[in-house]
Amino acid sequence: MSTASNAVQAIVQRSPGADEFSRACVGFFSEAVQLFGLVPPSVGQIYGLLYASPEPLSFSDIFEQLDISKGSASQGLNLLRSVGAVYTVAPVDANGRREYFSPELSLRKLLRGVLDERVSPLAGKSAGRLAHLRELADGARGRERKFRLSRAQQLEIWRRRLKTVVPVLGTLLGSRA
Amino acid sequence: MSTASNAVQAIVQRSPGADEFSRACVGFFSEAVQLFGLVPPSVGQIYGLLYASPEPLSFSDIFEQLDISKGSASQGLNLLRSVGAVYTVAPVDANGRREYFSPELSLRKLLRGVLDERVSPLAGKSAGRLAHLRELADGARGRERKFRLSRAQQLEIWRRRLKTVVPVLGTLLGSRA
DNA sequence: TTTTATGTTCATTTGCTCTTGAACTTGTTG
DNA sequence: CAACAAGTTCAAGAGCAAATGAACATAAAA
Repeated sequence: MSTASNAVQAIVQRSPGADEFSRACVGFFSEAVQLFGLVPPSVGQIYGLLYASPEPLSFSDIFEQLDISKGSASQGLNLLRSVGAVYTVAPVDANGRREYFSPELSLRKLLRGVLDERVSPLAGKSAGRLAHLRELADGARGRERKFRLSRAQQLEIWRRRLKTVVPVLGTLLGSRA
Repeated sequence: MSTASNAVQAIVQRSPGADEFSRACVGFFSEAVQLFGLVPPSVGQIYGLLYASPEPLSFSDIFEQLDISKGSASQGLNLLRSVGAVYTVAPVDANGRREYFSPELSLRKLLRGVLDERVSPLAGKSAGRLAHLRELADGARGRERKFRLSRAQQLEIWRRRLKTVVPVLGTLLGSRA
């Protein structure tokens, strides 16, 4: 069984250094995601493995080649899918109920997914906190009140600027550059 | 002793809710830095406390009011200074060798500091890794070589775009917006 | 110089996130 | 249907970064 796995191993065998290349990609993306800290390293590894493969890979390809647990692979793939960083090909295969996975290659889509699913929710929360801060500031009197309101207002300005910039980012990184 | 501490406590006493306001700022910045994951939460707390204070605070003000260890306070302040997020006022006071700290309020400077000190170094490292990837790609032959080179090249394009965008960020978030 | 106040360093501990692995669900084959 | 294969869930453990605190520096006061 395990046709996909066999197919991949065949490729690995007929193209020398394929595993080094894969390993390099896996390491690269593993570290890359760690820098941002929004997702666990194993998620980066999975994406890296898919990125290095000319063909889509199956679930078992992934956890076998990366030597991680099925649990990690499952969770990691779900996360990647939820963010649109990975899509599935051939929903159901001839044998078993296997799906095959490919990496999203559009930087714009990758960023969009991460921003929408991970960053935006937090942005909403921060809006609430800033409102609370403003209330607290408003509770004071005199010089102190003035000072606190100015600080609270500045934070809101920062937030607005960041909010404005995020969509621009998407455009800048999109296609042309 | 501890004039600064007394001064601050006096302020706290004569302006009701000052500690709530401070706590809110401390919490806000603590979480904010956690989102990016580049610096420990205690660093955010310190910045938050300074941000909430109308007057500069001393070293002992900081670790006492935040109820963190001297070690954390020392390391956190050094980090903040190295990034330009905090500056010192009145290098040496009348009593002891106390320094007082104030927060940098310019968003542009804050971002510049973090980008220069924390992000740029990593960018250099990634350039090296991508070069290595390209070599590995070059080692293959035929279709496989072509595939790998295309992937390696795309990563370099991404990197270049990101590198281009970072300075733009500084401008967009700087003063006007 | 001795003592006291202020700040730093770093080995240890704490706390938290990621990973694991085994039990469970769901679907497939004989 | 039974037996198996594929994938998910989640409690428990491992690994790691952050915080601690005590020993160590350094400078002012006595």
